[in-house]
Amino acid sequence: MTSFNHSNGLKRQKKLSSVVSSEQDLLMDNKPKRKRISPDQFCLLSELFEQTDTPSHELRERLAKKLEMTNREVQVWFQNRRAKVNRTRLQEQEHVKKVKFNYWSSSSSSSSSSCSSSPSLLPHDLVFHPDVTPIDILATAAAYVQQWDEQERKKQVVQPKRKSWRPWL
Amino acid sequence: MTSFNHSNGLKRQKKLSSVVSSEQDLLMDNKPKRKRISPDQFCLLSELFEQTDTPSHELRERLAKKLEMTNREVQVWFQNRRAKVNRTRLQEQEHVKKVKFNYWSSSSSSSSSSCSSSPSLLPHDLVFHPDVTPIDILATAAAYVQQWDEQERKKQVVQPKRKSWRPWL
DNA sequence: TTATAATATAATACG
DNA sequence: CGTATTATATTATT
Repeated sequence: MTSFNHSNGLKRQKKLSSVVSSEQDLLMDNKPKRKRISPDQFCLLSELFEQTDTPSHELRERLAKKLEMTNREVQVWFQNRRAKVNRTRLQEQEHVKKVKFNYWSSSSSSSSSSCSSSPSLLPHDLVFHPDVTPIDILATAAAYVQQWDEQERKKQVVQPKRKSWRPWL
Repeated sequence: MTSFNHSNGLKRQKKLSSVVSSEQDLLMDNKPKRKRISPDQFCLLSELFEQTDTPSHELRERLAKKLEMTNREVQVWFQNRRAKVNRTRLQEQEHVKKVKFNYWSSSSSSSSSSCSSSPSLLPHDLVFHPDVTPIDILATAAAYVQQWDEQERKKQVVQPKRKSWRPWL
């Protein structure tokens, strides 16, 4: 049971000091506390996130200026948001897999050595499991569609200088 | 305090290869996820980093073998470490500058055009600011010393064939 | 407790 | 190689 502190000297301790603030602010790492974004900021960030989950530096700058945030803060927000999306997506995938395993099974492994005699893209060797329900099928299909959609969107949105999708000014 | 169980769920998908393993392998993207170095590896890497932040290819090879890591992994580790050091140094420099500007001011701009008539190395034209405190002076001095120390260390350790600082074999 | 802002680090891409 | 950025992991605050 090897326990190991990977974070080297993180110094964000709680320091409820008094209101006195002089040059001490410059010297001691006085808590920046934790900042919570406002609903307005959240809205704009979310809207942008729907367009692209990895905004360019310039776009981040503009957004930061609009929201009165640091560029870094915007960046962190997007990072955390992406992480969240990935997390939930993985969860859904696992769920899908579980459903799939529960209700479908392959009747025969396709022989990979033979040069595909039938180039069918659909898995014909799947057999229907008696316990599957319509809602399960729909859930599986929906998950796949979402997955595909995200991949496609990520591919095509590579910051291709698209004309401003939103009239910032 | 902040401990970390290193044997966490690394998504090591063990190949409990049952009889059925066909399409699911194609669908679940088994990414190697991310590898975290062990404390032992961290220790050795850090020790070496103190000697030289840019180990030669050969040295990297040996270290990699010792640590059971890829040469590439060791290389990346050193790159990231160097980046971190540089980042920290820049931050400290900025901080030092800030403090300096806040508490010291030059009484007269030294005429850079004149060939130094007095070769004094100390800035005599600095005036003491009334708000400066001993701790501020110490902080500034410490930052400068550290800065200088790092630069010196980096200069003198240029892979000068020093006798093996560690008996690798 | 959960949600999330912030930090740390392994890895990747570009010049 | 250095720099910037991303994904992942973890910490800490609310």
